[in-house]
Parts: sequence; structure tokens; C-alpha cells
Amino acid sequence: MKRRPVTPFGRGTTTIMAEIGLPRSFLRPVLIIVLGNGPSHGYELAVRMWEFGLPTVDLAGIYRMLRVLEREDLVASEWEPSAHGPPRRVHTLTEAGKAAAIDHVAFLREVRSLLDRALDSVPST
Amino acid sequence: MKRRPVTPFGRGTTTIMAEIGLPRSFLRPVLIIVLGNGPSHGYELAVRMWEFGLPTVDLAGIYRMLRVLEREDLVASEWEPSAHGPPRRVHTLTEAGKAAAIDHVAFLREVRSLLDRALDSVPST
DNA sequence: GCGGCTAGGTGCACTGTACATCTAGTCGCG
DNA sequence: CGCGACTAGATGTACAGTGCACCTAGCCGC
Repeated sequence: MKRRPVTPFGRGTTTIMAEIGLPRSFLRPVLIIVLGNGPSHGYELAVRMWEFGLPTVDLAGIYRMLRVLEREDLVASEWEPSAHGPPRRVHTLTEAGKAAAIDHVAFLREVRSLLDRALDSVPST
Repeated sequence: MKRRPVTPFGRGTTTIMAEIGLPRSFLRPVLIIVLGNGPSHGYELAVRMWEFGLPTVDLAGIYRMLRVLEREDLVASEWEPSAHGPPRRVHTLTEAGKAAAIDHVAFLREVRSLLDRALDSVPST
């Protein structure tokens, strides 16, 4: 059952769900962008990212990336007790983070238009 | 910041994206796809990739990736003497490589449509 | 013979990350 | 109560990918 889909971006991006999605290198920008939709904790962010198009993200990677972003002062976090489980660490974009989110959206638009041009130049299909 | 020359693939180039262009993780699929446009050698492939949307690629990375693809039997290569310069290593897609190219194009289309959906869900800006 | 272009390559340090594993709180069930 | 399932977060580690500096070597014009 440990089937590893070999994506063009390398082997094995499986964790939560085995589908195809954006390449791993989108983790950082997408994480920032989905945080722009409102503060949240890592576990729930994984769900948002799944909806966003990163179906194969490693939760450990998300937690680690959140710590990185916090070191870079793009996000701030605080602990929040939960009635239905362990305490949650709720993350919010800082001002710098909000600016970064805007930049990253622009970046994704750029990537899309590059893909548009590139795919048009491909003969087949 | 370091000054990074845009076009020249010559001397101190070997740059990266960071500025604009597809993320580095597109190196592998794009390399296979541009090889699908016909056999070529690494140096010229860099030019094709530049046109494809990877404006600042590391030549060393391309050479390395070509070796990887050859190990995986997606690419075959043979040396060809050149009249005005050092011999070139000309790379061709194998049958498996051609299949991979088709898959990769489909994949890029998938990425594009994921980006379409994702960007639509982003509050304007 | 020298510098510059083309073409290909290596070495090393660093980053990213996939996967396994751990802690710890709540809830439902027998 | 004990136990497993689920939620939530984190660490340890091995390894692949990459960025940059640097090297070899053929051809050309001067």
C-alpha cells in the first residue's frame, strides 16, 4: 500500500493523501497565502493547503516551515487551549508576512502565465 | 545583493530563479519536455529552457540532471565532435523518456489548472 | 601565447524534506 | 478503569537536490 507516485518533481511526495498536486517547493508560498485567509493552527492549515492544491504535504514539514517563518518574523504564534484535544498553536501573519503573502500571490500568477506560454509552445495534444 | 547577469550563460552566471521564473523543481520536467522538441546538447538546452520559462538556470545543474536522467534510462547520449569548439554530448529521449515527456506535459497542465483554481480563491489584491 | 568563447564536468557546503517516531490531551467503549 | 482512536505538535536522521566556485579542454582571433 506504500505506493509512491513518481511525480515529475522527484519521487515520493506521499503523506497525507496520494494524489498529484503542486510541487513541494510551493510549500512555503502556499503556506503563507493560506495563512492570509485567517489565523490558524498547523493541523488545520494542512487541510487548507490540501484544498489549495497541495494534497501531499507532510505535516512535519508544515510544522517545521511554520517555525522557519516565525524565525523570519513573517508569522507569529501563540498557544491556545483546546476543549477537544491537545493545545493548539495558532499562527498569524505579521505585517511583513502580509506583504510576503501579496508577493507570493503575484509570484504564483507569474508562474501561471509562464506555464501558459510554455504549454502553448508544446506541440502535441 | 549580488549582481546577477540575466542572459549570458557564460562565465560567472550559474544563477538561480529567485527573481522570476518557474521554481527550480521544474528543472527535471522542463528538461525532459524541451528534449522532446529534438535531441540536443546541454548548453543549447539551457537556451531552450530559458525560452521555456526557466530564465536563469545553473548549467551545472542541467549537466547533472542529464546524467541522472540517463541513469534512469529516460535519456541516451553520445559524443559528437564540433568544428568550432569542444565536442558536444548530444542527448536524445529514449522511448521511456518520450512517455515521460507526455506525462510531464500533462502534469504541467495539471499544475496550471490547480493554480487557476487556487488563485481564484485568493481574495483579489 | 593569450584571452575569450563554447562545452562539459567536479567538489563541497548547505537546505529541504520524507519517513519514522515521540509526547500529550480528549473521547468513546467495554 | 484500561485501551485505542483521534487531534495536535514536535524531533531525529538520512539523503537528494542545489548554488557556487572552480577545473579541463577545443577552437578562434589577435
